[in-house]
Amino acid sequence: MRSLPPLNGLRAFEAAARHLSFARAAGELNVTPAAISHQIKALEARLGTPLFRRRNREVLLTDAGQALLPGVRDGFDRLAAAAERVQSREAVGALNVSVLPSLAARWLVPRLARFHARHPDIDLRLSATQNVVDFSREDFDAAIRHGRGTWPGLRCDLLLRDEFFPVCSPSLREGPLPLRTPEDLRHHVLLHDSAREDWRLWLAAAGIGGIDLSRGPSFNDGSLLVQAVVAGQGVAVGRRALVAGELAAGRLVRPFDVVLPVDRAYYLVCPAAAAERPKIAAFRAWLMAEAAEDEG
Amino acid sequence: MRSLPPLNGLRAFEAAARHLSFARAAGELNVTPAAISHQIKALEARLGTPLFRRRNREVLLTDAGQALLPGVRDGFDRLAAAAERVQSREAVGALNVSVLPSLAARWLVPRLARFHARHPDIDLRLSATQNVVDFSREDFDAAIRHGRGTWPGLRCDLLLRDEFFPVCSPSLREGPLPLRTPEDLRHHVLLHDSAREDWRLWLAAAGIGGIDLSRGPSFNDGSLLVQAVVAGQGVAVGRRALVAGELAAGRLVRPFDVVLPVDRAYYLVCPAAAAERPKIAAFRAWLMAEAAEDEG
DNA sequence: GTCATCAGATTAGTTTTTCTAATTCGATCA
DNA sequence: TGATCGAATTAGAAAAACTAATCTGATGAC
Repeated sequence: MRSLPPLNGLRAFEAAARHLSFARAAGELNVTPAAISHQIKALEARLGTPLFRRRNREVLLTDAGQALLPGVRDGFDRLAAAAERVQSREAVGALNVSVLPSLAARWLVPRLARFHARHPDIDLRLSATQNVVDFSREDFDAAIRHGRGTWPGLRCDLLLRDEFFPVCSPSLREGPLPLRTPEDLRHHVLLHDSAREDWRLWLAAAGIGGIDLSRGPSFNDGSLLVQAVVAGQGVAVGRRALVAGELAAGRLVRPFDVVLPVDRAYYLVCPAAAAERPKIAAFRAWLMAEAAEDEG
Repeated sequence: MRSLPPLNGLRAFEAAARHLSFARAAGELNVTPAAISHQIKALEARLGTPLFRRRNREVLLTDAGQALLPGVRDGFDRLAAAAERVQSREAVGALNVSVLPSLAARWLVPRLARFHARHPDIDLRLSATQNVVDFSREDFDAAIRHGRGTWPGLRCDLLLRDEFFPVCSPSLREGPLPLRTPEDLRHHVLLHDSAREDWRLWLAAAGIGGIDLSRGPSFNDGSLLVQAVVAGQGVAVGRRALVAGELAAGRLVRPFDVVLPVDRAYYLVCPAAAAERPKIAAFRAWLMAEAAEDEG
């Protein structure tokens, strides 16, 4: 266990030694010359030897001051460099991001190659989990969350607006029991999310009644649900972000136009204090661009 | 102008990182764990990134903390080493001492070879001047002063008690006008110090009157006075310390036994805070030993 | 020589920072 | 299940740092 001298005294000493003037040192540190005088006096008392010769219109370093200065400078340089390194940690190395598994599988992972092409030095590490990360307890740099963008202490950037609409495979729509109107849903298997609320909400928005909502399997993961729909196992209410890719590829179609808007959305979040770290800023910029392209 | 992170926060961080425990870090720094928690939180806010992962019964360093630690350690090591170097500056190098010219010439300089033999690494630099040095304004480590040993803020060690008695050359005493009793002084030249008080005081102590004190030259430097006496130019009231060497060598003799005691003495003084610096302590120890030998 | 000026010291009082005490929280362990 | 442990949090207390005002002593202009 090392015994350190008074650190703020050393800072005052270093500035005064550099300027050979208490007044200029005070200017640099945004305090009054009296404060510098106090600090240096205390440091001298602690070290047991004068560090400055006080002449009338100038101060000079004593031998002891001369001896102290290089080491102090050196020490401060290293502290500043270490802090600097951490503060704007170079835009390289690991970037830990927590993502909802459904969005990861359906939206983010397919785009990762593009991110890597753009930022080959950033080693993006995705953790796909339903848990809401606590940045103060877990070592994550950022997360993609679904919600209203009202998380205190976090910087939240809207990525993808959300909306729901029914989707099914083309073969289902054009098959022996075609889907032309919502009433046709009676003849089809309804696939649900784990809350089994999606169909009820959409049917209410569409103004349709008399459909039995108790039928059909449910999936605890949005990605699995989409997979089931693509496989032609039924009709589901899809989240735009999760089905956009399959719609574009023609593996899914929208049998009806009615859309259920929701006030929740996907947000990129990170601790407010860390928002401008280069790696995080780079990831955010890329993500926002991808999302804009996706929605536009 | 470098921008330093909060230094006390870094100190708390370093201790906590070393112990991987806020509580133990608090113990080391003699504060409560809450103080450590505060400091580190502030540092994290400043650096814009968490440094610790708070688990339930332990804290772990984040990547950022891992990255910060070595540099901080390194910086502190250098600061501590620099302070350490100055604090107990090695017993080598320059030692600046201010001495009264008379004592320097008659007492100290003849002994310097012995000091150098004992402490070859200490480069003793004597400044012989009548000025009373102000340690806060001049770069002196120590001084030998004549007085009562009551200088505030200074460590004072009694070196040589002082007393006055007449001295003359052997040839003068044994010459055509011998010096047997104080009355014989009438036939001799009296040599004075610059205050011209020495003879008056001694004659009063000896209970002698009727001697003309206006006669004879005066010297502003005790050493010159002794030189004049050795040269047989008259009789002087000598300071014990300044004539002891000449007496021992037989170049001076004491015609009378009466001694005028004085309450002043020679003291070694230095700033109280610097009293135990190795170089100064070494010089003091040697000086005290020489003085004891001289008096004993 | 006298006076204004300058840089720092000093003192006392204020502000800011830092710390503590008390309580809470969440997880582990008996 | 309850006890315990380590850290977080809060409000308030203690300590450190700072400021404002004044003083000092040398310098340089006039």
